[in-house]
Amino acid sequence: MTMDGARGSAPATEMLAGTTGWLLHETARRVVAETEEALRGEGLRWRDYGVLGLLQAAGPLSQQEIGRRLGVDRSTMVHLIDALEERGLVERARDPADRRAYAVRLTGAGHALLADVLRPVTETVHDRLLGGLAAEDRAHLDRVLAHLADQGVIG
Amino acid sequence: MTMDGARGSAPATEMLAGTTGWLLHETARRVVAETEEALRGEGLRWRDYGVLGLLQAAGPLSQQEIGRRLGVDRSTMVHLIDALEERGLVERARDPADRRAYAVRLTGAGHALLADVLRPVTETVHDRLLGGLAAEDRAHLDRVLAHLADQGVIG
DNA sequence: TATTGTTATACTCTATAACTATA
DNA sequence: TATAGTTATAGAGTATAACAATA
Repeated sequence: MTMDGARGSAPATEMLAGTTGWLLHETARRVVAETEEALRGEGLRWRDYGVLGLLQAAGPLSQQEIGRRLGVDRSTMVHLIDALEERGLVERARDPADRRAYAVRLTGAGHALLADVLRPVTETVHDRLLGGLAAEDRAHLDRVLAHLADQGVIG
Repeated sequence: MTMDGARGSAPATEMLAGTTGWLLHETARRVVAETEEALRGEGLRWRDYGVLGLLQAAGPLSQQEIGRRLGVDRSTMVHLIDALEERGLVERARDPADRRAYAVRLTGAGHALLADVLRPVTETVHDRLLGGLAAEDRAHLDRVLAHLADQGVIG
């Protein structure tokens, strides 16, 4: 499984730039950049997409819990949710079980935006960047990443 | 209109949070965070590691070329290279072919830091986060990511 | 006493634009 | 005229710390 065609003398697997983490990060950076470019007209950033996608996947969550899963401080979450609420994409309801916390949830408009805009845009970008993979390679990539998520690598 | 049954019952692969880009980004974010945590004592960030690893992989490059490959503006590169040069990890030499540009290259100390610190730390973090994968799955992941890099998905 | 959300503030990061020296 | 590097500056993004309401 030696990689050849390397620049310079060392094989690519020997180089830091060939490590899994490096490749993961650079690939993800490209996906994020192109997704944000495609969403620029909507005035949405990757982080907004993250909040909406998380709420769709997990159901209503407190601001702090959203921040914990996305790696964002609770003080930063305030502005993020403010903006999404002003646009009518999410709403704050007090959590009856703990009245200090909100249960932030998607509105109908939030669900519609995900289905009608974010998902198509995401698919287009994915196809452009990952279209060069064989179908079974792409499926395997998804399976491996999902497995890592199930294992808690994504928290 | 939108008939979303996403709440609660949809399989994970149907949800935005299950898309390839999302999983790539969250996985990479975790790897970056843990690598930076492990390198905190060295006073190095992921970006520094990126510059050093790139120079190791590609040989001497101009500041602008480093920035282009890492997605960083040339004005930002100045401070980044300044800091690495002050630490003796890289050095600026004028490119004889174009005396406007530098040929930034690793010093001996830079090579040593990569070999003695950055690579072991990277391997430890990778093993902790990706150790739950079957060996063939991890190899396949590397192969798929490297293929994307070869295709120019990573610029 | 601890925790959620909030606010004010300060800090970090980054890009933009103007300048220099080379091309 | 165009480009690599530099500099100053402004803007975005973020976290830290203190405060209010609730646990």
